[in-house]
Amino acid sequence: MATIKDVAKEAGVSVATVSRVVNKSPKASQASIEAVTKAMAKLGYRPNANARALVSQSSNTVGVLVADVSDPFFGSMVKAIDHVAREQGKQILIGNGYHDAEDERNALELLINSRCEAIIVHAKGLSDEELTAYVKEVPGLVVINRHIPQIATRCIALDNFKGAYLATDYLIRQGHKKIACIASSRDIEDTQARIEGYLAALKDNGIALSKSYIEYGEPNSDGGESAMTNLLSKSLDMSAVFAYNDNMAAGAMMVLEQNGIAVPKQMSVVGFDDGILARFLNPGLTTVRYPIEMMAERAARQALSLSRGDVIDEETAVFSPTLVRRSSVASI
Amino acid sequence: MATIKDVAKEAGVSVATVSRVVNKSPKASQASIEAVTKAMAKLGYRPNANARALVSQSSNTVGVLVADVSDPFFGSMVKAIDHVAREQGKQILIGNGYHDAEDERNALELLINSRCEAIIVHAKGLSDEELTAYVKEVPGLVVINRHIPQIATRCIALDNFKGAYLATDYLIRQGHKKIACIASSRDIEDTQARIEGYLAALKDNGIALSKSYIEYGEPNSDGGESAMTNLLSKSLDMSAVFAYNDNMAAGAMMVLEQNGIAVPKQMSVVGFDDGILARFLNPGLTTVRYPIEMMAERAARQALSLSRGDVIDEETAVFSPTLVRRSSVASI
DNA sequence: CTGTTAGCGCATTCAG
DNA sequence: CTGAATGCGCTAACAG
Repeated sequence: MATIKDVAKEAGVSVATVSRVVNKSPKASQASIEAVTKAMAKLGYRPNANARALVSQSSNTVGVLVADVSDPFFGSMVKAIDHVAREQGKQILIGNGYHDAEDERNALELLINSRCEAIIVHAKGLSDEELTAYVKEVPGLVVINRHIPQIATRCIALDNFKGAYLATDYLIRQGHKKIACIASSRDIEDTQARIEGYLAALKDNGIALSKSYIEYGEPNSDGGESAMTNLLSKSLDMSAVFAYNDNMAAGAMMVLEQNGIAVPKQMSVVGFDDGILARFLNPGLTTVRYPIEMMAERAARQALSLSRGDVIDEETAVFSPTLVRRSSVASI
Repeated sequence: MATIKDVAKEAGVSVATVSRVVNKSPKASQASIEAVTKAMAKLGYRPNANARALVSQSSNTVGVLVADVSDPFFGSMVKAIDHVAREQGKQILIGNGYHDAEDERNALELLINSRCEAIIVHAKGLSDEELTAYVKEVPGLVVINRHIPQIATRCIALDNFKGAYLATDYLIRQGHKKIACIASSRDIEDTQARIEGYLAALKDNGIALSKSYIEYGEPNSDGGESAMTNLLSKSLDMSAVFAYNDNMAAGAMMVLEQNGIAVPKQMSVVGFDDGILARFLNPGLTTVRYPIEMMAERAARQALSLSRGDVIDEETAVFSPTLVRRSSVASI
């Protein structure tokens, strides 16, 4: 592969001149520009991004750590980040952490070693302490979808409690009293916050329900299926279910349908995320909107600013979920 | 940020020794290993991946060009590639091309400039010629989801014709004769191949249908909605629809439902891709499976082999789609 | 406007 | 087993 030297020789100029035209420096004569351009084309020259990053101390990339790129939720997140990255002429480097501490650590260190200017981290496996250490080490690192009080200004999070409260309260206002909860079996703060929101809404409305109204499962459709099945098996008196996310809600709805229980007529269902599924489920899923694109964009801009050493205006970085009404809830 | 020199000084050894322990070279004494390890920890040393890539002439990354990461189809593709990349200790670099020639070119050149060892390209905007030029220039470059005869051994593609034929033929065997086709308005080979497959199945079964049975739309749910609406408006006599992909099928199903036309009782629907949606649509969508994970894995392995200069066994790289039966088709 | 030169951080000969 | 020295490809003074 041709280097800058080869181009210089071919064009009969110095490497400095080649560098100038490559970087569109104003101080380069028309003649040089032409000669160099021609030589570059002839040799198929490709400026080596690594050499460039090394000398200019800037890789022009932004790193993203997600749990799993194949999950549409993270797809949206990455896309939003890519949007602002492109805007600033930067490339994206992606790592998958699969919600596992070891994987997250490996992926994150690779991003750090690559000297990404900015890094947006979604991590649920790493401890607060470890994450805090990374945040302190890397100036352009921002944590998304997680709130760590000690480094609040470096976190972009969603108010999960509020989202769950919103959903449950809405159900109550539609006349429901016996509201089950399909929770995630994964032990992360989101799980806990959403259960608390659900419980708080119940309590604030003077509704007391036994613990059996909460059933756990993996946060995917299979988990939703099994949780719903368990709920049904317990012969609980219930008219509505609040699910941890849309996938679980979808699984629950499948079980409901298989058991001849009509949604929403006989059972109302509310999800969480407002992902791609929500629109297409039949009936359309009433759900809590997780403004991930907005959050990701904010995170990316903030991370980039931070990496430049800009001061960040300390406006709140806790986003609020909203309720999206579709057709999976009936009033009674 | 600490460099290898700093570590060497701190540990009281030479940079060569530090390099040896970082790279786990066997020729390093236990004493050195300990001293260096301690120094690295103390200074928070992070080997600079760019410097490493520069000197070792290998970036340890594999590049992926997709149309849009937020599309679950590409999410699956990227995940499969990431899987084999991790297996070989490599990182993934992602570029979005949005099916636009200019964007694809920019993204691809960034990947090339970053000296990715292997590059897997999904491009629908670039011409065969331009793509061929890239393939010839970069040894580890493989084209996915596209078949270019001149560089067949560097392409991993799906037999779109066969998929469409399969779907249409299946519909016919269920007794359908008036089968509409919801095609993509995007002018890429896939569109054409699928229409041809649909037409061929019709013809082979002695069914002649007017051109109005084919309606076009953007390859997403909105496009499916408008295409289905148009089909309905034409008052065509039809009992089944074959859609370009699952998203369009989903849009069509929504329109059908809104118009009180029951699926599959009054109208059968078949999709294409077998994406995440297919399972959750109600009724479950009968569709053509696009084995993208398998193809992506194959592409990644091949690209990596190619980059190493290994010889590739020339087994066919055209994958076959299969039919996945769910509940959106009725026999009449 | 242009060329010379000195590193950027690291891996790797080649002597010792 | 270890260290000194070289260069990967490029940018940025600096001096002409």
